[in-house]
Amino acid sequence: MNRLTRPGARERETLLNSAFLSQLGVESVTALMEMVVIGSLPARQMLFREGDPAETLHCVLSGYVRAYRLDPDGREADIALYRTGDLAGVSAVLHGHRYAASAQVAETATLARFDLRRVRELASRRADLALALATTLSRQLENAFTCIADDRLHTAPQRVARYLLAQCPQDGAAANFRLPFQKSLLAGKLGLAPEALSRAFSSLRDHGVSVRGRLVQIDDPETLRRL
Amino acid sequence: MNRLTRPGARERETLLNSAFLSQLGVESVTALMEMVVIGSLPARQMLFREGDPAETLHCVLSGYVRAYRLDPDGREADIALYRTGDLAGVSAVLHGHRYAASAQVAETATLARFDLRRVRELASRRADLALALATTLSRQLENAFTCIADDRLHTAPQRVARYLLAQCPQDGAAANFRLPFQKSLLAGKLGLAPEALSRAFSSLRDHGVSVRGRLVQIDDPETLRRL
DNA sequence: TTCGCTGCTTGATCGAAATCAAACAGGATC
DNA sequence: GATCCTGTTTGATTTCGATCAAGCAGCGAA
Repeated sequence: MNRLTRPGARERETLLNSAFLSQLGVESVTALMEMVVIGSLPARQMLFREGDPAETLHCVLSGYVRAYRLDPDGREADIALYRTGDLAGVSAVLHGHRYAASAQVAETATLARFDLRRVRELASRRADLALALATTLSRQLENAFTCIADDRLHTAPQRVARYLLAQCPQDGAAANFRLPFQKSLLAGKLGLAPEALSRAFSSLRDHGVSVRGRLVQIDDPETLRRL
Repeated sequence: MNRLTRPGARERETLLNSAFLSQLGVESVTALMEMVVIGSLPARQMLFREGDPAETLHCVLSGYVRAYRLDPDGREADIALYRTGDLAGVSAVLHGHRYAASAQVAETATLARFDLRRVRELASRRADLALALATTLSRQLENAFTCIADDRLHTAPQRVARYLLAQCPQDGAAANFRLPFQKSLLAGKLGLAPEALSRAFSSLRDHGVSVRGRLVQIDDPETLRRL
């Protein structure tokens, strides 16, 4: 929990533009901005652990946060990946009052923190805040649906292809871009072992995808879309 | 959409006891009860399809509703199973305004229907309603998390064992009970082909689980818990 | 009873991805 | 430069579960 500060201009900006805050009325925004605390955390830092009493709501301002569950043997399964503007720990705001998964900084991150007790209390009085929470939860639930369906319906190369297509700026034309984070993190997000991701990339070479380091080039998105 | 009626005494009762409505203040409850319509639907009836404009919020009063996604070849992946008291289609209430999955009656069901436009409008004014929606979404999100983690961390027999344990009334002692629905539905919920579920059951025989028809007997839950 | 339907089980085969193990590449540091 | 460390790739093997294909059990209808 390195040096906690009040938000600077840059942090205010990102925060106010986030899907969560941008949906709120002025009073709710000011109430939240009064209580917010900013922190910058190194990779691997834990935000919270599954089962902990939920006391803080986190909003990612930069970097990435990874949510995962553990099995008794210590193996990890990634459940969600939060990026700029996303809320981590929101599933515990209203129900159970304990975190449903563990969360760890995946790539050096700046986070905004809100006291959950006060957020809950505010939301019980202000419909706009409660609605914004519900909207965020909707979005996350839809992501989770997509994740479950992808896991069950698509093979590793298919899932990777779909991910790449989602990153392509415009549909149709050839594209090249940088992966926004480590391949091992992407593997986790897609529910794959790193080796499987690597193999998926090489099998996609035959379909016009070249990868060097984090640089990805896609010759023909349309080919990819068809498997 | 068979014979739509106003709620009878029994339906009112279930509805008022549901996690969703029981959390609301009197005004919100009466507002919702004024607009509710009850319908009884046979198995396989579709409630809505992925991508349809979301116009109705469904609350299950009896029976089961299955939410699933399709892939281009028509294969289905079950994403959620709603039982008495659960809301189907809630992920689309606030975000996207289109259903995120298709939903089908899995076992003859009684459903309460609310007009989504009016629910949205109500929720934007009444914090208790918005909060109740958010709470429901939290619960569903947590279920989805569990589903993803289960899929990724556990084998078929393990998933089945965990499901059975969750059905056991008290922990510790031997138990026997009836599966609440068809095995093929359970297979879908657990992300398995029906054959795989069948095989999982027979592999669990060696660990004190006997299954005949829908009747399940568990000799020693503790054995099951350890794999 | 017999038929036919549906849901479940069993068997055989195949393919996808985890796992284990080792080699390799790129950066940082000295 | 050499060295270390971490992340990635490649190879060999194995396990798990999907799929295809029969057989089977239960049940309602004729």
